[in-house]
Amino acid sequence: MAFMPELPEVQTVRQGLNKLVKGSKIKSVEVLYPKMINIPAEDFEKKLAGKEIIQIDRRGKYLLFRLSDDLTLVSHLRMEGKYEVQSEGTERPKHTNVVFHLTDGRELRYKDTRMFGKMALVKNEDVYKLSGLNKIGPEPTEQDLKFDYMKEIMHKSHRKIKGFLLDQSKIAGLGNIYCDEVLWLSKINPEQLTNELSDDEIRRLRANIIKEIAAAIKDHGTTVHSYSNAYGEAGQFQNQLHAYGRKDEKCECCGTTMEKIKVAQRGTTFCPKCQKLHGDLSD
DNA sequence: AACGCGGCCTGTCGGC
DNA sequence: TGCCGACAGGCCGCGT
Repeated sequence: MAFMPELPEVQTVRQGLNKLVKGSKIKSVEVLYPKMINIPAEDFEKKLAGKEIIQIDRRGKYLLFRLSDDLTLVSHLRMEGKYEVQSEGTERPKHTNVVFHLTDGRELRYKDTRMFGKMALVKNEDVYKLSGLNKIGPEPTEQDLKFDYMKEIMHKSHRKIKGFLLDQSKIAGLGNIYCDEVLWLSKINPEQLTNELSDDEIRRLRANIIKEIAAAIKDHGTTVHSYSNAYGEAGQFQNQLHAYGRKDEKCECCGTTMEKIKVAQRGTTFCPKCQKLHGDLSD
């Protein structure tokens, strides 16, 4: 399975980066793929030289490298973006897009097979003006994702629930994998219209989102120690997926063959028996 | 204004 | 065998 970073994976990468490069100083930067940067490559390289990496934060699926002089490097891994730290001079993998040379002789590399990832260097005060972050929804946690909020925005949305859950402006951090998982856990059909969900279904969905994301973060967290210098690899959580990637397999709940359809332009796996549309009374 | 959809990317895989 | 289209998918930007 390919590495597809959703919130738990990004959190794991963040933890790894904090262990490896928090407090390090950037000597120089090489941009090998200028398209992924929000400003001209030479400005990017010039502004980053000499900066200290104070810490790495996360918001939704975005990594926020907090730097000295009130700068933040915002990094989105998209599909397959990975970070690794190696000694300077060691062989670089194919598709290395950006190299941060550190003053201690190591280098932090960003590599991305799909070339989809994005980086933006901005002042701290401008982070939440960036496209995407300017309208990002609450984190999927007990404290931030309130039932009343969910009920209110879901009541106003007429799209299919799968599309709603993928929308980062409604709830931050869910991607295709965890959407299929929480819908299966909640026994909700991915094509059910969002405003048609009952209070009980909203309650179940909320509880499963919070529980699932927390469990995935915990699982990835436990594998962190097995990595010495690369934090882009997936953890163990793929072993706990019930819906995603299980097309044509038996539903773990009822034994029915799982089906794959397209919803909101995304591959969507679900159980046609456990996850019926409202009003579908067939077996 | 909310929402759908094409485009961005490259590696992999199935079909002929 | 080799080619080639379909597919994978997060998010931006545009059109309705």
